[in-house]
Amino acid sequence: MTDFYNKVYRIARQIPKGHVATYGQIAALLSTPRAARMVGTALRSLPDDSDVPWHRVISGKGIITIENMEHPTEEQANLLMAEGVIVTKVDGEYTINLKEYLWSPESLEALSDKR
DNA sequence: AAGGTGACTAACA
DNA sequence: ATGTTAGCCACCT
Repeated sequence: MTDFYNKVYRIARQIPKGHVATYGQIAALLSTPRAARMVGTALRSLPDDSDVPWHRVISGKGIITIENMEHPTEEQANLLMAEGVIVTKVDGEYTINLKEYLWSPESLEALSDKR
């Protein structure tokens, strides 16, 4: 478990229920704005029993862009809707209204708080 | 150690 | 506005 992964998980846990964050956003919070791909990679190797809400992390356009066949996009969409997030299926892709549900990292101070 | 890969984005054509 | 190409950074082979 690398330190980078650990940071990603810590931030992902900050996402409140009913909101979502984009990969680029999280990458920016990690001081590596271009490492959006790594964020996805980190979430990919995330164990199932983890408390990290990986389903609240989506692409920058509000589309669930998952490639892991162990966790299909429909499952993620289902989890989000269970939290009150409206997920619209458009052309086989699950889309989320970012203007409504995008999480604003206004509580960055929480990151400094190491648990 | 070097090169390839990817749950991404932004820039071009 | 859609389709492709090219950066990007850390991980994997």
